[in-house]
Amino acid sequence: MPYGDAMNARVRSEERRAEIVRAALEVIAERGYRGASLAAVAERVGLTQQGLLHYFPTKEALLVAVLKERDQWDAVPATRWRIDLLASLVEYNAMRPGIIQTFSALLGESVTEGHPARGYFTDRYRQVRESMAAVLRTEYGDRLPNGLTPERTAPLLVAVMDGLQYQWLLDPDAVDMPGAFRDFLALLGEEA
Amino acid sequence: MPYGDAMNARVRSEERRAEIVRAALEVIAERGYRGASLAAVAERVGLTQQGLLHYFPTKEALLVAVLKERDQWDAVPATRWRIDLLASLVEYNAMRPGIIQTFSALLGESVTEGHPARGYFTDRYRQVRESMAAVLRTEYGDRLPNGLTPERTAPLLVAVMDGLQYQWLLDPDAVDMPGAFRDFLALLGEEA
DNA sequence: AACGAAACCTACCGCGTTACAGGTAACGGG
DNA sequence: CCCGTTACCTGTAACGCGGTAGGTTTCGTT
Repeated sequence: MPYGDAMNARVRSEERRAEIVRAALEVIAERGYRGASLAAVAERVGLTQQGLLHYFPTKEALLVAVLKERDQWDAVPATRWRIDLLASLVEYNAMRPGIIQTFSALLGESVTEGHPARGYFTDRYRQVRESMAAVLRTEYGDRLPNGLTPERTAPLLVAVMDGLQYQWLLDPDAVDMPGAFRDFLALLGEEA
Repeated sequence: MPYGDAMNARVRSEERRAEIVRAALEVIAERGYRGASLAAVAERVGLTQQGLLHYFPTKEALLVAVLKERDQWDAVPATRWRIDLLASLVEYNAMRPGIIQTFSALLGESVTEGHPARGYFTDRYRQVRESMAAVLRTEYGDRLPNGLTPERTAPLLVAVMDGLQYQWLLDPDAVDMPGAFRDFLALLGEEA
């Protein structure tokens, strides 16, 4: 079983799948998961709905692929984050409304009964809180204002990021997301 | 035009409408607005879908009624809020997951294109930010930590409330929503 | 050149959705 | 007692949805 050109087909298939996932991200941003139709995603990559089902046998399978992509996306810098990089991330996000909108819509839907992304988000947030607590500890040690521990502060940090995103998506001109986030970080920088 | 019993019919009708709105709140909490079918709402109040349309001519009209109810709901204490009442509100919310879930799901959906609740939330958040800024000013004056102004702090306050709600809805056991919110308030209480 | 698999497409099914049309029974006011 | 309004219901139109079945073309391998 030679590899040489057998890979070509595989690579092309993988590229097509990635293309589809990208389109799905867009459509979900515009309509949410429930509102996103396979046909709309398919059209965006020049396929019929049934053609799309050749790559992802069900709508849920496509969603799983979307979520997996997301994991991969920020798994890279997850190794060692620092507070200032976090601020940069928010700034970066402010230039990519699409991605934010996708996952804000998804997060909102996920609190709904029987939503296929619910488990994903539950796990993810638990993980993110832990990760943020670690970041806070390496940055500030246990010397956070008001006797707060990193573990108790982490949910706040995450909440601020998410909450600001919603306000910003609804009214970008009224909310300076990166600025507000820096304000919050400054609040944590204060010595008790 | 005598009022006496003419009111009876009107009252009964109004009660029915309120009943329907209540059912709609539930169904939206469970499935979101897009996922909520008129038939499901109707069934919950013992009507057919067409019977429901007698009270609300379109699905969107029903949503508008739901949002109006919400406005009325917290318009009462909006006259004069204080920080400690805010903490109590969060505590109260923690005992009513249903309502929170309804509006968290709705907020998530609303960032989506052409969602009928988008305008509502945009206006509302602008208003809430103003209101919160006023609360912060009466509580702390302009003496917030780190030279923050009430206007710059308000978005953070709102973001924390919303963000905590999502984390809490996804994993109630892992997140102490009222406690975390108090932590945040304590952060603001620190003198610069 | 032949073959087998991958990459699509057409056709179709069954269901759920909002909304419209029109009918009917109850009920309250004159 | 009549009559108009209110409060529903049945029937149905029109459409979009996810998913299945099965065929056909394309293409790399042998």
